[in-house]
Amino acid sequence: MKVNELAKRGGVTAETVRHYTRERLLAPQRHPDNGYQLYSHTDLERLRFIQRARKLGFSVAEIRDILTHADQGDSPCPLVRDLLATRLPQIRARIAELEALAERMEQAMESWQHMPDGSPDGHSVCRLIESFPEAAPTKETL
Amino acid sequence: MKVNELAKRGGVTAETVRHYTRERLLAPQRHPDNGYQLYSHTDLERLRFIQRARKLGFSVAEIRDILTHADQGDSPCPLVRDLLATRLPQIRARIAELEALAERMEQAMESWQHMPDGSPDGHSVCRLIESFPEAAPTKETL
DNA sequence: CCTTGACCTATGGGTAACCCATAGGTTCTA
DNA sequence: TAGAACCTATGGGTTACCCATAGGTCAAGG
Repeated sequence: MKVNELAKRGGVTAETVRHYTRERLLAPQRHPDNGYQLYSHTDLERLRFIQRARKLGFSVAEIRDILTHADQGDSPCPLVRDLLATRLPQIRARIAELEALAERMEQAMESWQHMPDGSPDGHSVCRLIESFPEAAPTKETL
Repeated sequence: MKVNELAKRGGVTAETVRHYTRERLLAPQRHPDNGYQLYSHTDLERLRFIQRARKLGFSVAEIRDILTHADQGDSPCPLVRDLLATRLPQIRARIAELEALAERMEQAMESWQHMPDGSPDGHSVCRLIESFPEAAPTKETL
């Protein structure tokens, strides 16, 4: 089948299929006459596997590693367990960061309820924002 | 002052200062002889303003808009209120997404406790991942 | 005076997972 | 047989920086 058919069956866009192909997660054959990418039923299974793995938070690069292991006959399962155990605390940390951000935003909106819109002068751009504490040296990746 | 001095005083790297300069959030003068970027005390105040705004979740592009308004004498405050009110629900949605992800990951790790590591065959890559439900057509940006 | 080291510049590439535009070849259908 | 619908590869955009490179500038010490 061609790109669009695989994409529809897998529930993704053709661009996504091309992306996975470029990243060597899928290895279609070439139609000898016109150079079209030809995907097999196995590719569809792989695509569905990729979808499941993505939904569990694996990156495309990680999934490539998993598939490579499997293609070589090695069990990717220990790798899979490791990756997930490593990623989960990172996700938790990210959630905590975003919750702290949301709290700062809510505090800001609340305290701004009773502040007027000022005009900028030489030393003030926006008193709303300037009313907030200086950034501490804590690293905060948005 | 030169890049590194401004960076140290603002608590960021020189690369970050250069980045803000390229993005026109800062507009240093040029030393006529050697072409070095020369930052003023006002630039330091702007840098500190940028830090505060970043910590409230504003993007660099949004901060540029805010600064541009202020530079033209217009009050950026209504814009600031708007941007924050728009961004907050997006952050909340992102948190909910990540919490759902974390829950899926935890469920996976738990149910995998009692599953052996299998070897891949022609139709299975990793039963751990395949034991999980097919991706529903819900859009999930990691 | 000259070297050495610390600093500055601009350019371009990398990050993650795609999306989109372009230009040009192919296949299907009326 | 023409036009629609599909395919290809290439390159640029997204976000907020970080890093490597090559080369110019400057202050201090031998």
